[in-house]
Amino acid sequence: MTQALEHHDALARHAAHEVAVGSVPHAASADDALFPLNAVSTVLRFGRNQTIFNEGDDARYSYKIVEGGVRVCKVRPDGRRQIAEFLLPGDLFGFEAGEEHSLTAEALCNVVVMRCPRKHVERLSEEVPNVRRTLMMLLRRELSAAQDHLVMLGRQSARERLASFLLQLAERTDSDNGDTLDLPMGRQDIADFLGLTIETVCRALTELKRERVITIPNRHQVVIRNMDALEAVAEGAEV
Amino acid sequence: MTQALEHHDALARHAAHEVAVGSVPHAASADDALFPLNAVSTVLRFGRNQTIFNEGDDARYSYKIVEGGVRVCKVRPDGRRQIAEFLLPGDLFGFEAGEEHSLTAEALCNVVVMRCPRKHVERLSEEVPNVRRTLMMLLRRELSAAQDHLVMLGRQSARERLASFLLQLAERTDSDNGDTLDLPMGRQDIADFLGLTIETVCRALTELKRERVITIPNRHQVVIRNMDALEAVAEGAEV
DNA sequence: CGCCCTATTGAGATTCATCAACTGCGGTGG
DNA sequence: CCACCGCAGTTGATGAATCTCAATAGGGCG
Repeated sequence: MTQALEHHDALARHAAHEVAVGSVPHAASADDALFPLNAVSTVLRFGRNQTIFNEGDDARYSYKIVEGGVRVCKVRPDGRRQIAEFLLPGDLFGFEAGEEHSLTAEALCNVVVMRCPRKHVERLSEEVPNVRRTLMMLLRRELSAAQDHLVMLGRQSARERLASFLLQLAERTDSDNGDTLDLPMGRQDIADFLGLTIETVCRALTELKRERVITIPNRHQVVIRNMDALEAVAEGAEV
Repeated sequence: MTQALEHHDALARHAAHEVAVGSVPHAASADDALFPLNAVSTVLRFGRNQTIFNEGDDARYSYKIVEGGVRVCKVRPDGRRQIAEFLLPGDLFGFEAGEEHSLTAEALCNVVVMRCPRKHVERLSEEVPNVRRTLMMLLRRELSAAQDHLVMLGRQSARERLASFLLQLAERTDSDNGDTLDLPMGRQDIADFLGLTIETVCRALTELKRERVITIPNRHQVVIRNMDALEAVAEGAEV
């Protein structure tokens, strides 16, 4: 099965389960405090490239990813796109909004999310100090991630950005797979995250492969063969 | 009065005054709710390039700028620097931190700040719903600004970045001066904010000057002569 | 079985960085 | 008061990194 299909099948298979037990795999620590929201949440599915919400939309809901992946991005009038973040199972999004969403959210592949009305979030936040703290923490993490992203875009080379990206992904991923990373996103998505062109992403990947730092079993997986080398590349080691 | 001399001297001269009256010129709307903090704040002065706090420091205080300017940035082990934000009079910073500051804050020029212990911020935040909302809003704004910055670094050319930067400054500045912008930061700071080199910043400035979009009376001021053209450049108009 | 979409590879153009020289202002000392 | 000094900024020449345009390859689905 193909990626799209595989991804989705995995989804389909696990989704019911996850939802049933009401827990999430790479549980964010945020989950515990926000658990009561599950009771007022709806499970929704989106297909590849489907829009979950647009920049400027009323922020009526917040979301948690159960299975699959989502990109949140800005698109300029002329079509140039910058992805701010990739969201994976367990991640929350749409909690940080004010009146309107400041970003567009789209499905990277088939996705299962839990959607919860923001008024519930807000009420819970008013009533339960611990929820407040959790939401604050969530926001702080987003901000901190954005700051790291700024350094990447402003001051790292293409090679370094790609290495950093893979390492980031590795940190967020279950260690179950050894050092195999699943990439729910396409090359163009990676390019739009890293502020590069798709060709440059390909070339950087090929280069790392040639140097035996990674292998690429298929277009939706990357295996890290030499973690130290990859870290060295991310930190700017010459050649 | 003039500017560079102006900048520092103006600072020195005005600082006492501002502090004395205990009010801030371009008051952020956030100020009202947080006003009680002024009572527990200390006035501090920092000289050009002095560090206010470092990334990783315990976040014991939050700050408000009274006069001058501050940069908050990340510095990589090899010295590459990315400025996340410039802070101007009225701006708050150090409110967004968790246990530690995630960024380094340094004075752009002589600066006067009010410093307030975070435990007071936190207590007030627990007790007064309006303060909570204000702090949330502050965080959301920072996040949104960071997201816009990401688009700039990832998807705009040098020219476009510089134009966007000037427009950003123009929006934040009192309209008192007409279209004259004060730049408390040096060229290298601008470069580190835009993810460029100092030379590229200079060249882009010179180019805009040659095209009569701006004038540069001195190194700490820029006058916008043709706002429409500047906006067009920022949006990516061809040459 | 073949088409379509995505990814990869190649060649050339462009932008930006680097290295280097020079300028000008503001401060300092004679 | 003038001359010099030093830093910050500007300009120029060159090269490297990345983008653009174009052709090719591969895999999954109809």
